Amino acid sequence: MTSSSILAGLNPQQVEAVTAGDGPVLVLAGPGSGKTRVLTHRIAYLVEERDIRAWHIMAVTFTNKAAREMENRVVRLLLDESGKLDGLAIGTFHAICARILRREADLTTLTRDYAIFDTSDQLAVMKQTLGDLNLDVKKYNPRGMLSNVSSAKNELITPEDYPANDYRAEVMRRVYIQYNNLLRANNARDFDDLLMHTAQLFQDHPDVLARYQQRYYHILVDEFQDTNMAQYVLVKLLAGQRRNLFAVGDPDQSIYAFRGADYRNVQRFREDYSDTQLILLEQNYRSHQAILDAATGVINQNPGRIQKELFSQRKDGALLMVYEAYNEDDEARYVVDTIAELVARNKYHPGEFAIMYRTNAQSRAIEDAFIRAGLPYRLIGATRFYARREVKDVMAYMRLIHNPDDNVGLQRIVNVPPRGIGKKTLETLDDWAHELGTTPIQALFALLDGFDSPFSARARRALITFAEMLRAWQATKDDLPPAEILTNVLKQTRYLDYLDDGTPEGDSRIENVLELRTVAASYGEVPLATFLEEVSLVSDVDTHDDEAQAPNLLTLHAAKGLEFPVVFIVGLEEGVLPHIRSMDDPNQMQEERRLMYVGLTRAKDRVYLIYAVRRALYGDSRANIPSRFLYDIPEEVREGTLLGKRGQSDAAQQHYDTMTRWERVASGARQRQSPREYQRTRFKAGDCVWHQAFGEGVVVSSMVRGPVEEVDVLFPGGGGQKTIIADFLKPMES
DNA sequence: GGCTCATATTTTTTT
DNA sequence: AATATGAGCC
Repeated sequence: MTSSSILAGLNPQQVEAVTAGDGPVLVLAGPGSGKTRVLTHRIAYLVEERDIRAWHIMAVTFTNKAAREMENRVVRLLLDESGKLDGLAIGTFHAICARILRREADLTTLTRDYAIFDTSDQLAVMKQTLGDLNLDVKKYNPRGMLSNVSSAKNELITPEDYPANDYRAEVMRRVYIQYNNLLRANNARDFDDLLMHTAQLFQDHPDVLARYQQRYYHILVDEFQDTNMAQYVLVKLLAGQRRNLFAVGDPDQSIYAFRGADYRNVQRFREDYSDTQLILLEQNYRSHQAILDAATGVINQNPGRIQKELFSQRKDGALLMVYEAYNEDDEARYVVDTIAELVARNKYHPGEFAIMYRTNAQSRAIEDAFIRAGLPYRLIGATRFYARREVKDVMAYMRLIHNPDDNVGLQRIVNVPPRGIGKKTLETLDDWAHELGTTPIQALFALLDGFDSPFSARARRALITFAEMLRAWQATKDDLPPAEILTNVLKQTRYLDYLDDGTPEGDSRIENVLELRTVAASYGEVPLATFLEEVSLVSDVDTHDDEAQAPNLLTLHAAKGLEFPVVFIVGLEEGVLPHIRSMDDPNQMQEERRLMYVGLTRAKDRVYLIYAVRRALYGDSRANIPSRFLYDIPEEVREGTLLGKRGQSDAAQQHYDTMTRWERVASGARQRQSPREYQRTRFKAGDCVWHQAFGEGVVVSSMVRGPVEEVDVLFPGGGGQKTIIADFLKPMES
């Protein structure tokens, strides 16, 4: 292998970046310029040409998925010599920090078995904090307090340093302190702690830092514009005297300020490392010129930025289509019909479409339209799998087995399924644990050991039953793989029976728990700690495979780093995009604009921009005006129905009619020639159906055969199993 | 202690 | 619209 094969297919600027010498390097680049590619090739180059062992390289990505993909690509670049990648540290900041904290647990205040608390756990802790401090939850919104604590941690501000200038700030400080105390009592960290504690560990223990500095010769960071202060400090500490820092980013794509990200880190980098090699990549290899002109029109309205000239060789593309929908249902129908038509005409595969929106709530109308059309779709994000109640419950059991200090987890499941341990009993348990000077969980075990306790006989029996189960599971935690522990929990708590309430929601909850068990089984025989840690740090985007051949529904945030041939951006209305909560803050408005910019630049070939004249929000429907971003797109590159600025929509009904024609065209085309994988059966196994002659039946299986759907149905009343054409069956409520 | 019904509150985005 | 919380009753 020579450098020529690693550098093959790269343009001169990209080669310059990949082969840059030691020292700080900052690659600033527009969308679609191959930023991530440069990072990938750089890793391969370091290993292959500079003889750096992968062991000495750390690469930080924004998501776990990006990490996995990058690793695969590096392996491919190095051909069959993948053994060369042993020890490469690649992952998100959070994952890397979690690992470091576990390894160096002796030097921190928590054990290596610490739990990672997610947003809902944090909320529970914060509510308890406010309760402990006798603060009125009405006056001090827990979420707001949480976000203050989070920003402090992202800025590496300790409670001691927290400015207490006025009364509110003083209260805030006390909240911050107590919240941290509670986390520690639970042997837990929140997401922000992972970064902050690692930074503190390095600052307090120069010898430990030196060890990591000696190990990592090269630090590479992707999506650098979305790093926060804590992450920046970490990077600087790790780079140390060697200063082999390679950061790649685009300030115009900074969309995570709400999470503490600060694109000014780009500026900081250049100031802190005055000898930075600055490399710009301006050529776009993704979109055609009309899309880039549109994106430029939008982003140029942001003040104080370095203007980039986005250019592409592709001059052939279609104009951006603007569509005025009547309401969100019309919007959704337009999207689905357009997709159906493009697929039917063999222009694109279903998987090549993306529908992007500002808020997750907007996905519902789109989903409905897909379901009504009988077409599959792929939803990315939304109610995250690991945030679902049933999944959290089961995970709480697992956490409890692993970390006996996890009081938040205990509170969650001690009475789920109901086992007679109510509010009163829990209060008594808390008080009693306090008296014994221990945690509620240890107190439970004390009960097993026959300690005198203040419980009624009934409560005592319930608690003991629970404690016995817990202790038995804990005894197996080092011997059984996670999946088996999980199975035992399900069996002994009869958790699935508890979920099975006969409703479809109950069924889907059961499915989710079984899915969780499948996930656990896929980890094989790893320690429980590994399983819990990885599961805490994956996002939904990570768990989606790319094989599903269906249009993708996702938020604009989730779209970062992805690309699609055809992109729909829906809900382009004032108050939706830009979001109403950003309207009175210029900084937030700029971020909304960047969000729009990110959305537009995901598209390779075609962009559809849709706004609705009316939209249902919180139940009632209200009139909206088109987004200001639409008017920032130059007229030469867009077509369709955009009203004059501030114009009133009397044309809505007319477009509604236009849509109906569209619908006819599209659905006709769909029946004749839509590709096979894009057909979905109307009925699936388990559905209850009704037939005129045979009466009530249950679907055994169903498949599309030529122009019709053939359904195998079992009729308990009349004559066993029969094969029926779908048109002759009516769905029934089960 | 647990369940049901009424009321309040929510939604911006996510590691 | 959909969920979370709280009061009141069994």
